[in-house]
Amino acid sequence: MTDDTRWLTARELQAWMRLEAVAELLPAALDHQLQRDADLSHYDYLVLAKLSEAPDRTLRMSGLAASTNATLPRLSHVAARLEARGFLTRTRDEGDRRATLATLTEEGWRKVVATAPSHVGEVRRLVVDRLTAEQVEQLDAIALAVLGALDPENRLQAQNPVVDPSDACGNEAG
Amino acid sequence: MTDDTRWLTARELQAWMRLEAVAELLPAALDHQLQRDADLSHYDYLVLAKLSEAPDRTLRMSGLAASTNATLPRLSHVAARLEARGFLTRTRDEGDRRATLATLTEEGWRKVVATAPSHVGEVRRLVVDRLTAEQVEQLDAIALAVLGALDPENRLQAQNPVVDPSDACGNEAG
DNA sequence: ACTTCCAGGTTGAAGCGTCAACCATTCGCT
DNA sequence: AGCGAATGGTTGACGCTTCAACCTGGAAGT
Repeated sequence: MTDDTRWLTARELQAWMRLEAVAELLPAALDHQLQRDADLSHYDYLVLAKLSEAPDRTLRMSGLAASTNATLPRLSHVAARLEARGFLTRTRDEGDRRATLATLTEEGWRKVVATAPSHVGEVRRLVVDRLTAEQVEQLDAIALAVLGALDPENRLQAQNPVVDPSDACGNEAG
Repeated sequence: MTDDTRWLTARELQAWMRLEAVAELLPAALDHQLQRDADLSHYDYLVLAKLSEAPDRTLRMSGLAASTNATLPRLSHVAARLEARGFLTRTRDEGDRRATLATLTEEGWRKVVATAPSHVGEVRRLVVDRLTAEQVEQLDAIALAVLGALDPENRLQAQNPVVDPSDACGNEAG
């Protein structure tokens, strides 16, 4: 068995192992902070946050799944739990009756507003504040390049502008 | 409630959301490839790979857990499955009889050697080959900075040199 | 030696994600 | 109209990770 594999160079290997470590530890760290401070998983928070930015705080399940980088079954389970906790409601879309619309409740909105500051603080502490402005841009470019391979069809996220939840009390982001 | 939260700037937010997406999608992509081609999870492979690089292909469970960025219970469960499949064996350490030593079997070694090429190929396809040499170094520095926050005590990985499994057939990496 | 504490590991229950199967609705074609 | 395929979503079973509880063996103090 001849070996024509292109092995990684020492530098590539080191960078790769560190990325591997980050990809392993970062989600766990975010989960921990949110679980402790808000009884929410990182993904739960993402779902609520995306809804909070959407027009009428409403999104189709399929769109919400795409913009949170998740499969539909996963979102369906998560939405069921969040609905049971009163953070969102699901209704049939009367325009296309196959579709389900998820809407953030008032309580869900309050939850996001209350949770966002500590979450942003954690993101700063773990990532953003440890990098120079230049490194932030490098990271952006690198992540974009990798996403090109991970998400070839570009179904996922990337585009939507984001609202600052600090101007709380009833804005609509429309 | 006054708001003194330091929100992310637009550039920071974009870079963060992309990193978030990568951290979400990359592990799943690696799991898929390895599951399909070798019936191994990414973490299973990591465990076997680390053992394959160790002196005598043997490591203490606690050291193995640290070098794979995992908790001990997680490794314990994984090791039980891998042992049941014949890829490694666990024995008491006669030096410190609290400790357990995990040793890669000959079959486990063959598994790693057989699996490594396609895995490296996937790592190249998804990450390394999509970046310039400069970006690889940038990624290395960025990941190192973030790991400083994720792993303050530096218990984890980072140091060990790595052996190229292509020179297979019984080297000891010692 | 005896007690106390800590390190190393394992186990079982609980929670979450994945996959395959399934139902409902709409679209495309004739 | 009417049939078949594709889209949107939910459900249940299974596998993996986490957490807390537990057990054993070594270290430190007396």
